[in-house]
Amino acid sequence: MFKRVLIAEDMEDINKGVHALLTALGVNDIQQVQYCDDAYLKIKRSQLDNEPFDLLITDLSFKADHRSQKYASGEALVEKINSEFPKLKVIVFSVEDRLQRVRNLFNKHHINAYVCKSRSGLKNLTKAIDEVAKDATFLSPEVANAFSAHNDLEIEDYDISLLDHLSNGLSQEEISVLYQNQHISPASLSSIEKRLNKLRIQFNANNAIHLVAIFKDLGLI
Amino acid sequence: MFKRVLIAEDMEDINKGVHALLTALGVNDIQQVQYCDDAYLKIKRSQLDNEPFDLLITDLSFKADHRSQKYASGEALVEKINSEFPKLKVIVFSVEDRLQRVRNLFNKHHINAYVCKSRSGLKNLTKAIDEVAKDATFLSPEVANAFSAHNDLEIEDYDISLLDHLSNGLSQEEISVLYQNQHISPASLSSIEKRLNKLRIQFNANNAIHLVAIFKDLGLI
DNA sequence: ATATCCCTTACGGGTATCCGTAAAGGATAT
DNA sequence: ATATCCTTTACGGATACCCGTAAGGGATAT
Repeated sequence: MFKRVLIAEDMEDINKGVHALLTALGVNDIQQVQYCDDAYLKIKRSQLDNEPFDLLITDLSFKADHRSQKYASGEALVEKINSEFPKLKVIVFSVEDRLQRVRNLFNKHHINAYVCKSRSGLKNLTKAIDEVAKDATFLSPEVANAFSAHNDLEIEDYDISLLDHLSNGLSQEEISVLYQNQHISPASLSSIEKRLNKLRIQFNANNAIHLVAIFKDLGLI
Repeated sequence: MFKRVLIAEDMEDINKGVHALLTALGVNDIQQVQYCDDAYLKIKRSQLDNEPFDLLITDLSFKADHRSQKYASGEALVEKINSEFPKLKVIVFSVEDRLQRVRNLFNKHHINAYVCKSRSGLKNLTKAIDEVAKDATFLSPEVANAFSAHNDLEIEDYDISLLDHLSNGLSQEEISVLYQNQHISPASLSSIEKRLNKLRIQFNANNAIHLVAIFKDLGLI
């Protein structure tokens, strides 16, 4: 089982709940922070002191307040941790249940477990800690199908950027010239129209507005 | 101070935090539920037993699970409570910080306080309980300007419905015939165009897609 | 080299949208 | 009744979007 665990979570009461859970699991060195930057500093410090943490449990969303932060979100923190301290195990504990986000966290930032905050959040967190301690990964049941196969039709970063520009008010023509300037291919108006047509079919959207709304609901943009 | 308090909140750990807070404030009869329907039933029951609750603290979002619920959200619960038990004080305790939502809760459902879950959520909840006990209202600092004056340009329900239909993939023409059938005025294509134009100017949107995206971000649809 | 395949681009016609102007209808005031 | 104001509707032109077809350009295989 883990010995030194760090909790990054900006809601004090949840902080307490996770703390109580870890105590019950027999972890005696538990530290807590309410800001991502503090999390990074504590981890850095522990490495220098040769007493590294062996588990980080972090939320994704940290409300901004007066303190300006270098790492504004749990995602940014996780990315940094993964590149600088790849051996540190990471469990993300968040209300977020959008599959694309979860996929990204595993694929890009190599987290070890993802637990949804919900009715049985603490129960799942317990399981996650067990699995991660055994070098396995864990996925909350709410997002279990994030990696199921029936999601063949891949959505590329290009599609995301396209929809993002649309949602920011650019016309398809404007996006075309933008892509030409940025040397992003395909850039022609015709190709952009084709790609949007493919996505409309894929997502059962009637038109571009509908498509943007669907992407927003899915949390893709 | 309050004697009988009901907490409706689907995350168990937050439930505990609020419970601990109320205990510290000297409330000795505290009950908790994790589903909106249970909240309604308990309140109904307490009325019949002539031992009514005098405060409800509820979340807004309850994740759906296997149990099908009559009241799916805290909003629906609050609406019902307000119409059936207008004397019961209500404090909403949620992460939601969209001003329009908060306004609606006060104006339409006459809640007594709104507290944002955040770092200092429990501190603000304490204040809210104090104020509500004194028959005053309370608004979390995060959403304090929900009722500030500089928001003159009113957004009507008509505008919301218009953007909602657009985001669901209807064309302006289709919305026009829909409104004619539903006897909603104005219904003509020209009027719909005019209204959208007004909103585009008001929200600095380049086109309808942009407008829908903005409305989604603002949580208006 | 030729063929084949896939992706990108070009173009044209139909429809939807954006935007201005003007007419029609309702309510109120004089 | 007439005038005035505001809202709703109608219409036309410019632009953007939707959709099909076809042409160009690489990459690979035969």
